[in-house]
Amino acid sequence: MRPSDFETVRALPLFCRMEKDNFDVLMADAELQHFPQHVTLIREGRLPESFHVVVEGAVEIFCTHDGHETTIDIIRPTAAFIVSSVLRNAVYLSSARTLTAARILVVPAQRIRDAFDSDHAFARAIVIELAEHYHSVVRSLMNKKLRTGTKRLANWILKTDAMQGHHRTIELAFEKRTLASSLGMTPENLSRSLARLSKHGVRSSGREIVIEDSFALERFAKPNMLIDG
Amino acid sequence: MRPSDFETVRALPLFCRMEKDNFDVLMADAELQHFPQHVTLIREGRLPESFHVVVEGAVEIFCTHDGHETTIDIIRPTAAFIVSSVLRNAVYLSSARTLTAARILVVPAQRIRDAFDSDHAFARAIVIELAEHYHSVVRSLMNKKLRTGTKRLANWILKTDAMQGHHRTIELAFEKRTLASSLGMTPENLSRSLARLSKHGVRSSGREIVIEDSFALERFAKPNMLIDG
DNA sequence: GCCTGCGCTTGACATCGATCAAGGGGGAAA
DNA sequence: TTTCCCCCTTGATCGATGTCAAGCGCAGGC
Repeated sequence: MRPSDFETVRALPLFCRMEKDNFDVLMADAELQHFPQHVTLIREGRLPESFHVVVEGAVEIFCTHDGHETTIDIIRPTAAFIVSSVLRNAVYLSSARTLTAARILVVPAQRIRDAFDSDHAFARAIVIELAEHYHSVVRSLMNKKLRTGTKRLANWILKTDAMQGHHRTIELAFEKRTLASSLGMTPENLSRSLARLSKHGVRSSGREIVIEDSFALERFAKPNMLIDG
Repeated sequence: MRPSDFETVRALPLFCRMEKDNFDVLMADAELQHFPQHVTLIREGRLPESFHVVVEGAVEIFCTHDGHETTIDIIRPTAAFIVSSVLRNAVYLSSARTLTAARILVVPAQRIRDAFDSDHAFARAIVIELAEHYHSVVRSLMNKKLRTGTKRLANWILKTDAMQGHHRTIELAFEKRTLASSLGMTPENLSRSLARLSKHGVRSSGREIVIEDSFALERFAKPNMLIDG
């Protein structure tokens, strides 16, 4: 790894509190790799060989069953995936692919388990990372079980706008079909849902979504802190 | 805590590899409590005060939104809940109540975080516990997003029968409405789904479900290791 | 500038699932 | 034993969602 990459990685929340010696051992065989869009990094059913951290770009966690595919999560900087399989040394439940060009830290799996055992600050960081992913999936499950597709979309718009600084304009970073899959609907129904939201203060064209009346949108969406974070 | 309870708890997978001194400190203010059926133990939105482990009985993790309620998970011995909120010291996303009479270990939350810091074997056990819960929720999400209600029920029957030793007879331990909520459907649709499964080798009456033709049931259910475990 | 491909949109239809309403049946209490 | 209550079942209906098919429109290549 190049010295500048080494410093970049060292500064990540996952690693910044580690002891220097432990960090050096952990990174001995690590690489900070560039990947183009739409590259599959992990295949479900395989045993983990590496631990991955998204440093730049976006990665989609997805799984397939009986001819269908669905998105479980979208990982953005800085977060690891799929921590739980690496720690348990159990097969991946899901696959992963880049949604955009991405820079990803790849560390041999055994080194991660060793570092968990030898470095307490790292163990704490890992458990926090895992707990956050757990919360994220529980929220997705609540969202899917308690809301219709259109309400999930409405809340996704509110949440994404808030994360991007309340500009009331969202530019989709990836294809709409991926958003549909992530929200648990078909691309056709995403289109129809977006059209329906025009009655609740949302206008959209192409990959741009504009919130024209955030009160109306909130009144319809009924956001819930426990689901939407 | 009574000496016999102390020994019971000490033998649990979560604690059995801890150092004795750390275990004694952890248990200083812990209690092994009996609860009747239908007692709420945790309310969503609150900050965790205690860490809970189900030693006997069953506990339902559920959440509510906009007048609806859904089951997120059902916890059986021996498993903890809801680990992630305790570790992060963040508000609970979901509530918990006993489904049956239950014996539950209750430990002050701060003691758990201290033990995580001071005892490495405990930290490992906690992270494995958390990783297993993560897998469980990911599986529920895949199940909900990729299957219809009737298929979820069919696979639940296969999985539950396998867990209980392939007797081809399942006795429901709790109300059908809870099963429905856990499978993400209404009680009405659970009834209709069960009726529909009579064409695929399942007979049921009251709380008893009998698999009469497991080949037919599997052919319909299309079980998937990655979803059903 | 035109053609082409692919993602998106729209419509029609079928299926899935929720809701409301009514009725049956088993267990608990008097 | 009888009554009552609550859960479960069943039917009718409506809304939500998936599927199939056709058409639109923008971007990239010629």
